[in-house]
Amino acid sequence: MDSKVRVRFAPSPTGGLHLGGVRTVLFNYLFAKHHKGDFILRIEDTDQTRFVPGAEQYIQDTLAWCGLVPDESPLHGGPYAPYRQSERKAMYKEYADKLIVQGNAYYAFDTPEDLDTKRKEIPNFQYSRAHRMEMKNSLSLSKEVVDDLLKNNTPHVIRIKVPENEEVSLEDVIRGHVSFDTNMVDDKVLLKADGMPTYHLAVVVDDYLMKITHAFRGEEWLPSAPVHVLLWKYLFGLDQMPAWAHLPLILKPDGNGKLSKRDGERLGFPVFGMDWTDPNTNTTTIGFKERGFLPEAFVNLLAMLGWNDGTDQEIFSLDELIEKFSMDRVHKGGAKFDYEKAKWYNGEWIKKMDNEKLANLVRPYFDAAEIEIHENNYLVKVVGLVKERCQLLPDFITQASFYFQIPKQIDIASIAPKWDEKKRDFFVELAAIYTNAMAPGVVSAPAAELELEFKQLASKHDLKPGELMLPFRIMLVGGKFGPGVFEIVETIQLKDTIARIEHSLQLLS
RNA sequence: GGAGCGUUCGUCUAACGGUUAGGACCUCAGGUUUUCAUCCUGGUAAUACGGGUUCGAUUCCCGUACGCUCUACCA
Repeated sequence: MDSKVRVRFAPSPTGGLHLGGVRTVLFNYLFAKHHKGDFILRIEDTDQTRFVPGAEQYIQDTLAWCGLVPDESPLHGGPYAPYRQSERKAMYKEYADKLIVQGNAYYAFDTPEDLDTKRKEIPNFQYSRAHRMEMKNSLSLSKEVVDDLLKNNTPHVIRIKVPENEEVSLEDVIRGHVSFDTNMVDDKVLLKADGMPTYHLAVVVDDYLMKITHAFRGEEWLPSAPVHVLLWKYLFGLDQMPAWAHLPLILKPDGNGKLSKRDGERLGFPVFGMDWTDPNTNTTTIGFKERGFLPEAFVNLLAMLGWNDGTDQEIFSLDELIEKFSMDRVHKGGAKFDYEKAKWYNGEWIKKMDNEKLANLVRPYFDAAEIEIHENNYLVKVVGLVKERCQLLPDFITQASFYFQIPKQIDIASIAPKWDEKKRDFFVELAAIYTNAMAPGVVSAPAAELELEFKQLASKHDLKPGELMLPFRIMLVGGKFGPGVFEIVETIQLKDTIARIEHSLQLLS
């Protein structure tokens, strides 16, 4: 009775995978893994005009980055292969024919132009019981004419014949009972003139063939759900139909409407999981990965867009999500995407992450900025020192580059106004003390010691430490930021400290 | 236009019909940090509207408003 849970994500390979898509994957994945079931990736590439090379690979890469690896997919294979609908083309015809024989579908010979003019002619035109008899199809034409048309290979489609005066309904896991009046549903095309199925036929046939037990998808599919329910009823029986859940949409942060790639560009945040380069235009759209998000954070923040576990907890690992996820705690309403909160999640995950792991992730950013890292241990240490002030991975460049090189920019303007000979003397002597301190085997000193020494020297010069700290900080890091001054000295060591003091002294003269 | 779905602080959200309507992000004010960030304390801020049902509605029902999605031989 209770067969193994099997869910699928079925994108069409037309471009980058956007936030909403990744979240749909995530909810599918969490549900499947929570129930110890299978997560299947199926590529819906039945529209040959929209096929984009590389998009399928991109989808797999994005899922891999997120850690949401399918159990079955075009890449991994599986017992229900092939997982690309274009490669399953022959299967769909059989079911379309079955519907024809049953009388639940019919041939339609209208050309796209016919339909166009009809739509212009009649306001609110629907290819349905209201107008189907005015069209060119096997319902309105005589059998002889139809046979003839078919024999001559006249281009045609197969449409579902939606019944009259019926109520079609489904129990949505998130929304409860949803029902439709069949008089308002139109006769959707099932099989296109090129022999490919449309989504409507393909989704039903494949979900059946692949033994899908739960079908989750975006809310935008709800209006076409009655067609799918009808198809299930005609082809396989309602008792075979998977449970449905229509996920709420992710909305743009400002105003209303579904979040789009354009919104990200307009507002300056990523929308795709990873960088996507459109092979036609050769333009790249930035992804969360490249913007410096951790996959853990990305998954976490996506999960919280429309779901919560009923407690105040907001930080969840993937394993925790798997353990706690349930589809009936998913919200009905759409969620506006908040980039500020997204960054907060990432900051939390950066703070949580092991320094060594973090260093490995940060390293490429330093390489790209051409900041040389001689020793990995040193990087690990520095990452631990500054990570609480970073929200995105590239923040480590601005927050930590001074640990590796003399700051390129030094905010002399913040020192100069209150600079005088007394202070100069102080720093000259400080540098001298550090120089003397250096000896074979002695390259640095503990922060506490350095601080004490600094304060003693200040009082000797009759200066308050307070008016010396900021100049010192700026000499070392270039600006008003960073960890404690003496911790920095301890880390970058005496030699570099001296060099930076002397460098700034020059700039100030 | 039609159909379907939705509506709690600015945002994400909690509240098996009974809470001073809770938390988080943002923001503001303090404190810690002789910088910045972290961290801590506190503040501002919400049940779209109107009717019911009920001793009692954020919660259930109806209507209105508003919003969204769909309305392709796209998914």
